[in-house]
Amino acid sequence: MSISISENERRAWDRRTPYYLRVRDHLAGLIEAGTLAVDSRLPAERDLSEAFQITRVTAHQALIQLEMEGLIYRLNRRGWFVSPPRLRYNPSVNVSFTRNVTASGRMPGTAVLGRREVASTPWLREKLGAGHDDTIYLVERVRLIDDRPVLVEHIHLNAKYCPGLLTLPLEVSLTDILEQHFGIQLRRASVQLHPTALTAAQAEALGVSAGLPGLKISRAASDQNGNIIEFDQEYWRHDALEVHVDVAVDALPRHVGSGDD
Amino acid sequence: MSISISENERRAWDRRTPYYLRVRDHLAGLIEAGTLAVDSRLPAERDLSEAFQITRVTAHQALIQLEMEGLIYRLNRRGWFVSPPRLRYNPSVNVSFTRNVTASGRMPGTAVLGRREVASTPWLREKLGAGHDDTIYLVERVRLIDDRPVLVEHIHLNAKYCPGLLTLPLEVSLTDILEQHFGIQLRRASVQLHPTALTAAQAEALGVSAGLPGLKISRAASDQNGNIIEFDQEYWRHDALEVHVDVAVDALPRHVGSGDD
DNA sequence: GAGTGGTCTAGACCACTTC
DNA sequence: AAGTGGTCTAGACCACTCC
Repeated sequence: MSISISENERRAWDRRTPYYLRVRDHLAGLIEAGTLAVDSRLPAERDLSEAFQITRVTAHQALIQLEMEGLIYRLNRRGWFVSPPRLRYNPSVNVSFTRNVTASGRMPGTAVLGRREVASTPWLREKLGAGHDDTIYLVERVRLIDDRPVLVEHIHLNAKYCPGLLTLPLEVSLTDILEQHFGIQLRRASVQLHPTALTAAQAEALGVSAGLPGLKISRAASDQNGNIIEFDQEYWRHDALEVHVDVAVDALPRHVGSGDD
Repeated sequence: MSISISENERRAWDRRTPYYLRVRDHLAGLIEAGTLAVDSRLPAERDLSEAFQITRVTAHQALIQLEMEGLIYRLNRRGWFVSPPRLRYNPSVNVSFTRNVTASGRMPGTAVLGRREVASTPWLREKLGAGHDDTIYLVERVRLIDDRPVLVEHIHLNAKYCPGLLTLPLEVSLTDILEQHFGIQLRRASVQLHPTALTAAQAEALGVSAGLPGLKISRAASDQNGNIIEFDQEYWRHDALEVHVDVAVDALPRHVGSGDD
């Protein structure tokens, strides 16, 4: 793999620009120009360090930077690759991951990691609005786009509303299962999200190394009767999605002149 | 600063646990236990490397890890500090940053970086639903919580609906200004967000180093007449907020048995 | 077996902050 | 002047993947 640095780039680099940012800029340029296609491999760290006359540590730092920006991803000890575009995700429309991915012209996948009954905790009972004696199901799955794992999810369900669910095939639509077997239609959801770092367990499920940036999305969904059916915790690759949501701004009483925005 | 590693910790560490994760675990424990209070400084990198018998590079890597998890933040060449809790932010309720921060028992702040008319671009006209001849205002501000910058925002407004806005004091509530001076009530918003890395300019405005993780939030807000008034782009510190939103799930026609969720 | 990234050492100089 | 993080060098060994 040959790497060439253009004169334009050399001129753009301030003498005080850290080397790792120069490498970053060079690679970002190749990616934006399409010279490096989606999912194609970047030059090896040792090649980059030779081309830029820097050490591998510095080349590695440049790649970390690009990873944080969501431009590239890595496959453990196989190399660095150009990230595909983000999936648009609207929690009030895209109840179905699979349908959303398909509509984007890409290939969805699901792997079930586990299914079992779990002991309820005060925290879990509060999230599900469940009683002390309610049975709680837990379904753990990984979702993929074009064979690349993008999120791991832990779905807690109140067994009261879907008895026997764990015996059904869970590689398919949970929403469909709830509707067809139990007459449940999800109507409202309370969604929370924040940036985080992936733990070792989550990273392993996604086939990446621990500590990478991620986005945690929690969602409590209730049905047409106002019962909370499921509480879902999703850990997304930070570079895999773009959240869209339309909201009505509540017309709250305002203290005129309270001096803020 | 003395650093001591407990026997429990030593036992918990697998022989193959990387050193930088051991340091991470140790510090995370101190933070969660409250031994290290919010906004207090961590031991210097050189002290950590001595205490753990590792090099500074490895100690630095542990701190980077904690930063990505949102547990700590850094002040340029001054040290590493324990992060305060995240601000809860609900785009359909918290139209006011200041009011939201105040309600959380913390102190909000605003600094105006710039205010000017800007040339419209096709992209901007589309976002604002504006015509070729519409004048566009740009307001750039930094918002602070307890004197710590947490976001930088670029607000584009269609001057047609708020002529002369730039001559008003902009350190206060834009929402209030729109309502009191122009009779505008924001009623709907279209919100997009995704994890990103902060650019050099954004990082400088937030007083942090470039390339740190961040969350980009874009919002187009329209008034009681359905006119798009403003298009806002916010770049948040990734550790500063937690987004909450309640959504109604659209009852879309479903293809029964289409095999997804 | 060759190639790749994962991790680490033992230093170094620099820019900036604090005193 | 002393202390801090920011960046970098020139190596090294390891675990894993690919062929």
